[in-house]
Amino acid sequence: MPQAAGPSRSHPATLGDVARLAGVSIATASKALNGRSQVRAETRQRVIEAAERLSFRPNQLARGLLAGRTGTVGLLTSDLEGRFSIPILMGAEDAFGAGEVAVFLCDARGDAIREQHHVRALLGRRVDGLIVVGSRTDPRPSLGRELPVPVVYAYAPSDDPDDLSIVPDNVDAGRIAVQHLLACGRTRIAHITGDPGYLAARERAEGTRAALADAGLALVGEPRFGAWSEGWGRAATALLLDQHPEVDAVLCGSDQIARGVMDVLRERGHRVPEDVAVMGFDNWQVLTSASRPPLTSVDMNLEQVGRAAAHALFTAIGGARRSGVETLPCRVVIRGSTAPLS
Amino acid sequence: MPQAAGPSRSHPATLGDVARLAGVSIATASKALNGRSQVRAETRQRVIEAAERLSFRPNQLARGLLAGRTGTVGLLTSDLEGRFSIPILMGAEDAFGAGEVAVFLCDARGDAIREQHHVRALLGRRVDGLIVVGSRTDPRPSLGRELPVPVVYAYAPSDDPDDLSIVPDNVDAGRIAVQHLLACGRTRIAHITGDPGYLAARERAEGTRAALADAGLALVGEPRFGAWSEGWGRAATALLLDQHPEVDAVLCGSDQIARGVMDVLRERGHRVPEDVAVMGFDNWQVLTSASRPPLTSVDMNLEQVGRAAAHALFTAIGGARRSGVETLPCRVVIRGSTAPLS
DNA sequence: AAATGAACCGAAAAGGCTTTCAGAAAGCTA
DNA sequence: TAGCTTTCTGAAAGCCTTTTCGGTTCATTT
Repeated sequence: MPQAAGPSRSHPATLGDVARLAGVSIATASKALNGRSQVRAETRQRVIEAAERLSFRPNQLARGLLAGRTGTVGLLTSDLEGRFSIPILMGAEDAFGAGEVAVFLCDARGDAIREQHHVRALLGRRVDGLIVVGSRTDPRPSLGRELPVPVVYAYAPSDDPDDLSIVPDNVDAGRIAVQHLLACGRTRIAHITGDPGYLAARERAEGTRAALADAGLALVGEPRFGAWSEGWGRAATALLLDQHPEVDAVLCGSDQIARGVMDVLRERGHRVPEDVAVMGFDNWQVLTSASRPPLTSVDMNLEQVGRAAAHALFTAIGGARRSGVETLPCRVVIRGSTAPLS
Repeated sequence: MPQAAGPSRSHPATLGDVARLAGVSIATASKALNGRSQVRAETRQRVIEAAERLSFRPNQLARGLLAGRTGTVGLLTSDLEGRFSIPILMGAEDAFGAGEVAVFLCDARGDAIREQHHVRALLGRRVDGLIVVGSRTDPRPSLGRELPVPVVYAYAPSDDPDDLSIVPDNVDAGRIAVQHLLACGRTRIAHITGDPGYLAARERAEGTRAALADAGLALVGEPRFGAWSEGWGRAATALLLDQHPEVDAVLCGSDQIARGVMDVLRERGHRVPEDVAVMGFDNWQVLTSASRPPLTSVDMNLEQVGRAAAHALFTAIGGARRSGVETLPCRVVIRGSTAPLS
């Protein structure tokens, strides 16, 4: 017995196959499957059943060729390993995924040549738009204005103000962190943060200072810039305690730094949060929940950044182009490492 | 002055535009650009220059429609946040990226319905193949045999032995970990590991036991299953030290657990690695390098798993289908937390 | 019974590319 | 000069779908 024309035969079913099986023309089959109104209900049913039998799915290539839009977007990241790209990527996938859009993922590994190569490949595939995700918040070179499709930059803004960039508001992040510590009754606040070459470090410090100034206060000592590591957190804390034993809160530039800070505080006999409150940035689950006590941290709302970028791209594809850098607010996630002074 | 027909005009250039500008037919233009031999060198040059001027890139949709293959693959992950998907994804992107293949990324969020939806969408886009990436090593439901394109499962194997799965060898991982500890002269080795519901935990424990048996030894106590967390590492270590103070090495089921183990060891006055050696699994950079001392860990070679999966998919697209579960070896990355007994 | 209108259906073109095949041009031999 | 090969070039078909528009069928009206 010859095998019935099933889903697994060499070539997937085409609309022509469906039409033949249903005994109608290709045009009618198309209309039936697409809900056009010029088909008798009974005929439509026959076509639908035929399509079902052949597990027919319309070839999106052909459809895209005709329609001029493909329902695909390119997602260009520079740093997949980094923990910043992923939530953004998820947010974007989320925002698109509900509809009929598919995402091409490309990782340029921080290499401009490779990035250029990927852009060309994506344009060849006729993506409807591009999202460019950076791994740090410092501005990055624009892809240029000559691209035939809209581009949205996420996390790392473009250096061309004519492009649209969606980034978390790091200044505000520093501000709300301090406001939380102030609300806990802390007034002698130190700031230990990361590499001053990172805009994120400088902006968070700026927000910190501004919020303190608003309250008529100042930092305990200067902001201590260093590296984004636990080791730096430990070293800086040792110095801090020697110079300013009166400190009652440490705002850390990242969760990793905070982790190191807390370790040294505990070892030196300071209780967290009773004697010293500690906060971090990024709300990196694996660090915040494993530390003792769990770490209060500022969440940068990266998934929301991704969703916003995807949404902006959508509207840009629809024709409504925006430009400039748009910032999104962050939020404080309160855990055990901060509490009101008793 | 009217704007020259540049790259940024409304519709991207087509082969027809190039041909017209070069003063040849569409067919000749195609042959010239694709290196076919039936074109005079001078003509070819003219065409290439015209294509350059218009920044023409061949429409991959049209090309794919004609060729029957699109040069795209779908990457279906169940858990983007997880740190296992990403290296695999990078390895796959790497293996493909060199050539002309683009990757569609889909995250099913562990939802079978959503997964099915994504598979259908990908097939509609006529991907040439699929890679399915799991977030744990336990077998997962097969997508079925009726798919019109080859499928390779990575990290989490399919439950259908007729599918091809590429996974790290967790039994061997346990084995080489113990061999390293034995080489360091340790003989009183304990094993603190994660959730026994995870195959990875059971397999690593199995390899551990086997390697010890080969050396005529046994674990100190039973393997201690619990959770994949620092908290469990701390709790289990406290118990362990009470019951078996003679222990000279702790093999931990994950780097997180190891981190907790080391904290308690230090607090209880045991030196690492002089008194007790500590090892983890996964080689998760942020944990291994931040701990004191830096943590020796077993790297699961996930990027290699990704590359192997991509490579297998490639050959399967070429027609050479394999099946069964193929395991890849892991490797020990030695850092400060293990050293020979002095 | 003839005419009108509505409801359906199908032929054909379009979209951009590759490939085949036949024809044109040029170079060579006898 | 006629006949042959060699080298290029271009017309056209095909990939799969959607959409337009003209044609067919059938029920209804006069």
